[in-house]
Amino acid sequence: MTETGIGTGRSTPATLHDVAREAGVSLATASRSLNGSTRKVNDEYRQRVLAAAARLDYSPNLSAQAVARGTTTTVALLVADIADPYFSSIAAGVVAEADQERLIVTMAATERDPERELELVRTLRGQRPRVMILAGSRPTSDPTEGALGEELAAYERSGGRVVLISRNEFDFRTVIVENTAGADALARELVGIGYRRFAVITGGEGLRTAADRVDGFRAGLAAAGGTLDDEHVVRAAFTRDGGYDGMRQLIESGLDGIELVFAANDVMAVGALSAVRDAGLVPGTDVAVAGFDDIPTVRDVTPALTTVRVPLEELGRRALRLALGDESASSEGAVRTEVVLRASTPARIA
Amino acid sequence: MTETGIGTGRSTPATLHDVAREAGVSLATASRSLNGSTRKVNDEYRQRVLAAAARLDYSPNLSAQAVARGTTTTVALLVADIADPYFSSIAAGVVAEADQERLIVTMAATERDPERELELVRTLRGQRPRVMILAGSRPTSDPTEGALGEELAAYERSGGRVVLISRNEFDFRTVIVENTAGADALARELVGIGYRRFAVITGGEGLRTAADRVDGFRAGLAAAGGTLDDEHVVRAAFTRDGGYDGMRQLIESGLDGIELVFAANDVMAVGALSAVRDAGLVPGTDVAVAGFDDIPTVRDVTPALTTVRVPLEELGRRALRLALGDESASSEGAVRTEVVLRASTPARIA
DNA sequence: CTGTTAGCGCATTCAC
DNA sequence: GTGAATGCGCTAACAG
Repeated sequence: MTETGIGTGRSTPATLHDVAREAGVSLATASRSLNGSTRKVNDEYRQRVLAAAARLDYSPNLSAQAVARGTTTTVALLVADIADPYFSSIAAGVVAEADQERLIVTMAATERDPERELELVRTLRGQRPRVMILAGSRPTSDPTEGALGEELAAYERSGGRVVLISRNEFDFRTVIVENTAGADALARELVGIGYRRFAVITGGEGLRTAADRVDGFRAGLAAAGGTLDDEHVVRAAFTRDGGYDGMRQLIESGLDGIELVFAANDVMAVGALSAVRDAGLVPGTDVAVAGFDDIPTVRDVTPALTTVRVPLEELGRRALRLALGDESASSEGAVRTEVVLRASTPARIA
Repeated sequence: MTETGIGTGRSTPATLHDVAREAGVSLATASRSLNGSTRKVNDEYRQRVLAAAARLDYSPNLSAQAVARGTTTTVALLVADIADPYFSSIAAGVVAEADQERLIVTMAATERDPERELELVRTLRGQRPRVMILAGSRPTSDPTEGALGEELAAYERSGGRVVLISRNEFDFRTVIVENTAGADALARELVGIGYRRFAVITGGEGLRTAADRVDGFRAGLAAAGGTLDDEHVVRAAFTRDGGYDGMRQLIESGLDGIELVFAANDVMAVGALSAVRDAGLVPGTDVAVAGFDDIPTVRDVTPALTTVRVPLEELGRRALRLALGDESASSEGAVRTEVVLRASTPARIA
């Protein structure tokens, strides 16, 4: 078929120079035909160049373009854990939006390690990405926090745009999620359908997102008339297994009249559900469970999980739009959340 | 704090040139101190350069390095859907391994569209990635298949390495998963615990992975003595909703004595489980369900899902190692799978 | 060891 | 419109 005459052995990719020669035009003309702002080059030449490029299977070297132009088409995305549905949904949103803008996204995982996060930001900066999106909060008072802030600030000073998703440690553009208000609303609704005595499973010390959700939940309870004793707030890893462990702790200490356990996110809640079951109890009946996020799988667990819906993929899309200066994205305010009552919290006959 | 003296306004990132000047050495020396193969530069100078770099908050421009070196540190990863746990687990593996090798991974989603996949491969080639990993099979006889093959071949000719994960359309390095053998083993075990009449929910026409699994399942059944009528093989989208729909179809046509439904992957199986429940039946009791992959969530659904375990994250890691020429990765052969019997397929008293 | 110089692939000024 | 020349940030010979 279309052989380039280069033979079948190893070779180097065709360069713009090759294309120009093949088309019998200058480098500049080739460049303009292939990329330069439209309508500047004779259509005759243009066609010749296009044909030559196709014949040579030319693919523009993005790195070279970046160097010459002084700007890239890259978006860097930092998440805690790619396999976590919360983050993978966000990532899917970022990638989808980036694709529309013909941007390429590079992805890295911090594995919830603040030092690692800082390290990654430094590395990723080398790419000179147009945008840097960070999702997943870190402990509020981590020693490296200042350094991260400096690093991000420096990045912005050099023309980059950083966007945070649901974290409020710094003063950068942020896709704000109604964590507090959402949890508050959830608490009220739960009290409304008859629950009174609550427990909470939350993330590690100082995790902002978790803290906000717990605070909101507490506020809602206070307003509506539910009770949450301090000894019924257990800390655990912000993961499925953390949720499992947290629930097991609660159960081992006798449950103590607790009617409903609120886990600060869905993956934890799902783990909690399994812990209930493994303890020989019936989730929803013996103890109700609620989560936060509405990740895809919560529809398929049994009982289906009551949660606060967060449009995860939209978070990712919004983050990128915000970075790109889309006015509508910034004027939309916080991302709305919505309480979704399901079978894991059946109405209680008070 | 450490101000660079550049002021607070917008500025351009410090260049190696700046660092050299600041340190009072030549460009070459600066380059060598910061990157060049170790032990070549006077430690005195080296320190000066390092200090200057820190002071200027220097970050090497990866694009420029790529152009100068003629090689990048990029890995391109192509998956069907980032939010799908199957792919996000694989991605997590690729990213983890890449990180160890100090490689950066760029990610894109084909959304199961062959044309889109081809388009993405073309775009990604512009990055001159060292490696290109494609996961998620496409229909066996898609019109663009030839073009994709050509494109990938051209990429390899120019020095790149392509690795396929669990797809066997082409003749590139591949991380082979025991799809057929795994399903075969599953079928035998299922017959072994008393099941006889089966149904299957599989993916769209010609999806290789799905086809292999179904073939294997059929073979196992044939060998062990189970029955699978052709009208009990239903096709659906290779997604959670596809699984749901497939199961609903089966139920609507009366189930017809079917004791167990095998879904070609776990996300479908999970959807199927929900369909059973929504139809007012009890999964595991009224009809058993089994899947394939062992994605994280199947432990948390009820009943827990019987499946064939595939080390998803390891798939991703292996793919990268294979691309990088790791001998052990290529000599390990196909990735082993393992049948995991759980509550969704309780033993039947024959 | 260190500095000078010539590219790497491409965009873009500047003359023609 | 088109081409020649310059430069982007960096590496890698090449001489000292």
